[in-house]
Amino acid sequence: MNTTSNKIGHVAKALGVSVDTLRFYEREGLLVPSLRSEAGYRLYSAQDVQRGHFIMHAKAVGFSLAEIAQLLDLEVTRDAQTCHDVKQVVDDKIQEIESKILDLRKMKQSLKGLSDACCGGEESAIHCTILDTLAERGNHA
Amino acid sequence: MNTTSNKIGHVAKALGVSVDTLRFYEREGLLVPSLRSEAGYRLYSAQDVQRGHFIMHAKAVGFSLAEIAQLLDLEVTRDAQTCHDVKQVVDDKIQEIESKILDLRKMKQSLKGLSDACCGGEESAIHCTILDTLAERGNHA
DNA sequence: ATAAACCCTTGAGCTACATCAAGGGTCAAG
DNA sequence: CTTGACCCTTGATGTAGCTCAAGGGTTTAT
Repeated sequence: MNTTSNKIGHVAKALGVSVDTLRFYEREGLLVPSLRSEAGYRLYSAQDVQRGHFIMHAKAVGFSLAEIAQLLDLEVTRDAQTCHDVKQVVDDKIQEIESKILDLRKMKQSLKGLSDACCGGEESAIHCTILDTLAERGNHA
Repeated sequence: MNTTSNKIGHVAKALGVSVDTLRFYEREGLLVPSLRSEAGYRLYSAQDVQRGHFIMHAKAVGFSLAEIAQLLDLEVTRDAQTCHDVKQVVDDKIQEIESKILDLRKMKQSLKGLSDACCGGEESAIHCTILDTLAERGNHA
């Protein structure tokens, strides 16, 4: 048993996903364990697990698996592109992220305005300020 | 032709989605035009369009249609819940949003580190710093 | 040495979110 | 008064991202 290798169940737990999901990611070429045991068990290296963490992070912030693959593939396809191309991909992602952050901030402000105006008490919501505000503003963002 | 009403094609363009999508949202109860013309055409009021914008915004930042419906439904189910309940839903969403923003910021920092280290030139990416950095760090976030 | 807890593969099924196709009305311009 | 751009409905299909079931090996603890 290689001390630097982890079986699928262990990795799944570490990443907070199911083993099915990991096998699915392998089929998709997103996270292919770098080793197999004699018996054919998937063995994930520490690097594989790192890659897994990257994937989970990217997923959590709304990147599709295809987009994540695009980022991860940069490494593989290195000599097929120029530095400029590579930097472009990364910079585009940064732009995307920034615009997502802006959207979230707007959204948060909007919700915060609602929350702050509400008493939060135990009475029926018939006169709830949040609901009144939503109605009045036509549910806008 | 009511000056305050818009037909589906117009609204679709304004929201940046297809008419099919709008009809789908109607089936899902997410955005039901408040009027129909004699001929059965959907007529969206300014308020409907506002609601549409809210939906698009929420979608853009990663809320599912079900979650969006939950927010929008607050208005409808008012007397079924207390102020506290209502405020809770909103505050939960705010929490979610904040954690998404944090994730995005981490992601952005990580990518920015990569981008800043790259020359961005026209040479082959074989020696690209971004790729080197990715490899070295095991593609982490 | 056997049962529980793992692991494997193949392939079907599921949810969310659309998207398209068929067949057919409506309306404004020329 | 017809042509082209709209609109309608019903219902099938598609894509992403899993999830499960069947049938069967492997490892480990007792």
